[in-house]
Amino acid sequence: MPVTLKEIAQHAGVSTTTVSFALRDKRPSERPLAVETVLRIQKIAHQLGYRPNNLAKSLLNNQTNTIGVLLSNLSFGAEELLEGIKGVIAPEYSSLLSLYNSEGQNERVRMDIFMQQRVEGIIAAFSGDPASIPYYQDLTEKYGIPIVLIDRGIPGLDLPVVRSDHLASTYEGTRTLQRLGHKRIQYASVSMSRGLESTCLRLQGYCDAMKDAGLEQEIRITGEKDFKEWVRMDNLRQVARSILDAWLMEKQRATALFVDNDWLAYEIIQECMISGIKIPQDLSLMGIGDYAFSGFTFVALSTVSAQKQGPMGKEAGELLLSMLNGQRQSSRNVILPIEVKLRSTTRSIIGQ
Amino acid sequence: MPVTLKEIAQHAGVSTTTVSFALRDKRPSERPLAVETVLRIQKIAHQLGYRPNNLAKSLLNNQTNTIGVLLSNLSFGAEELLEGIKGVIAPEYSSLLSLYNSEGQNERVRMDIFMQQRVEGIIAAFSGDPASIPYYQDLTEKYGIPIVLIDRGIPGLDLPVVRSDHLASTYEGTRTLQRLGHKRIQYASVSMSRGLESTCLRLQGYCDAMKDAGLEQEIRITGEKDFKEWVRMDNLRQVARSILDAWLMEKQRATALFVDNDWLAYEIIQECMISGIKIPQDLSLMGIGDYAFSGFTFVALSTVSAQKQGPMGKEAGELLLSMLNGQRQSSRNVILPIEVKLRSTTRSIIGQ
DNA sequence: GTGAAAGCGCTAACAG
DNA sequence: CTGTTAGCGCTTTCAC
Repeated sequence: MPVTLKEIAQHAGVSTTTVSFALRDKRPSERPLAVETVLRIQKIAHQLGYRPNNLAKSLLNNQTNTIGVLLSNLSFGAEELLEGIKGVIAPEYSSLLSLYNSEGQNERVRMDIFMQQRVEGIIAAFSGDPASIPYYQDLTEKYGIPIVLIDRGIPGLDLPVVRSDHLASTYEGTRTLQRLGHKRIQYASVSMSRGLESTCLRLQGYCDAMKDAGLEQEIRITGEKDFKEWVRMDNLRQVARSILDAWLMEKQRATALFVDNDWLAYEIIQECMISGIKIPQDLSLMGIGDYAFSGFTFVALSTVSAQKQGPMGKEAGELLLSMLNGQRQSSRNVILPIEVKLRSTTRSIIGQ
Repeated sequence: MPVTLKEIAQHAGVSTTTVSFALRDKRPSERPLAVETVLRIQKIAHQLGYRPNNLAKSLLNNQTNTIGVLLSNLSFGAEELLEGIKGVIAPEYSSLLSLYNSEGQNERVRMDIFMQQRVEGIIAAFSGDPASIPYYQDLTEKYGIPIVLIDRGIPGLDLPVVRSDHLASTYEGTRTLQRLGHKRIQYASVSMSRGLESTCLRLQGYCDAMKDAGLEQEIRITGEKDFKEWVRMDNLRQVARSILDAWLMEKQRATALFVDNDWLAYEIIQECMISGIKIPQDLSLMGIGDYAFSGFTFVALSTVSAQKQGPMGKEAGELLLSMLNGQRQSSRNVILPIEVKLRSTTRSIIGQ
């Protein structure tokens, strides 16, 4: 049974009020306390192993000092993201992480739990499930709880978003490939079914770049399954296989392949090895994300570094904090810059 | 301002008690309610957008239905671990994740927060910092809160541990290499400074296997820095470099290298490419962990699959649950089996 | 300097 | 079938 203020009060022969003030040290209404009393109380509290009960505190002043972080999974630099968030919200707030495992249904359940736990704000990565939209809307409109979105916006809702510059990522990536002399550049993406904003923007960036260069677009979108599906590795492998099979069948093959994310690129590399396709001799490959593995010498994937999760978390945390403090600048979005990283899976074909 | 039972009661013209029971449906002391009333109350509650305040509930019956999960980082299959845990504790309990970023100091802060949040049990990965030990001890002895340890025990404390069979992992790994004809097998490990149980067991397994075969042990332990340090990639790279440099200097080089974990193995592969060392022709390499990348064709790392995080989480969750339900089988440890996976970084040298 | 008392939102006796 | 009341652990007026 945990130690309470009352018990300490009894031991010390004072009232709970005194204990309460003594233990918090700071005195809101400048409550004067005898130093001697304070010391004695603190000593007793320590001996008894007192831990303040946050529940009671929260119930009283109706603030939990907790924010909810809702992610679909832990795959892509979630740790950096959380660190970024924690860095700016601590020590005033602490964060509560919840995952919905890429399933829209869980997304709603999780948010419900957040509400019950009385989080004061939410940083969330929208699943893309249209059915979840009303829930986000309720949260913000009905309950007035501040929400900051990570990586992608929600169609129809004017919520602040912190994301990397998806449009620029594919635009710049494509331009870079063009500068290397590539004219036939194929863009391959997974799962558009839910119309994720990020996916759309990326596609758009590619299209823009090709249009601007007067080149023909070659787009291959695979995996109409939901997110849950494509994130599974064996499935991703299948996607890679089908992309490659289609490429092999073409009479006039693309010289460069630009894929949605680095994981898919890894699978492509893998399948290429199996099929005897040489990268970058036969095919230049570029990914998006610059995940931990891409930098290894034996991978050396050319990619667009797009998801600096640390800074993203920091920005999101700051935005949320400002909203919690009343500055309802609800539609101030933050777009983080991207960077094209040329490594060894792309080559120049100028003059060939 | 959130909707309370009282408000609903006023709207419905009944008492809060009635509302409370009506909204929960189940009636502990078989409280009979007019169906009509119940329906009306539920409707009003829904219209008003009522969310139960878990804080109040928890404060009342002194149970939060929350368990704390304390990890050092999110690197190695944390998602599977959490899923495993959630799978068995839900829906009765929900989990609160906290990270201490490999710093013992944070470990204690995190645990303190857990206490304040009144978690009912804790699943933790001990950092190895000796200074944290008394805190674990307090938690379990003074506060009587059930703790299940992940992956490694705490010296001197009799807490239940769920971990993979570290001893067998290196023993079997080494035996396998021996069966491939290797006589000179070097074992390289990082950071023994804190004397992590897992690290010790692994070393032991290797030593046992070499002794049993009558072979000479070759051990290289690098990175006397704390855990925080070696987990950083550039540092791991340095470790790999130093291991390789030392290997190159030997007059009689080991034919096989067995390293502590797959990430280090990746770095070794990388450094070997840079140095022109051919794997497995010049050197057979085996890791531990079977992380996501190890299975890729272009990596194809031979390794000991040792950390099935999913099952580990499941076991830990079940153990904790049984402890929460009063069965204080405090020292019932769970050891999960390992499996040697031979891929392409090892080769047989029998008859050479 | 210190204490008594009210109340945060909710549940569970105990009465009607 | 429903209401009154007390109280979970804590903070905060207000009074002494």
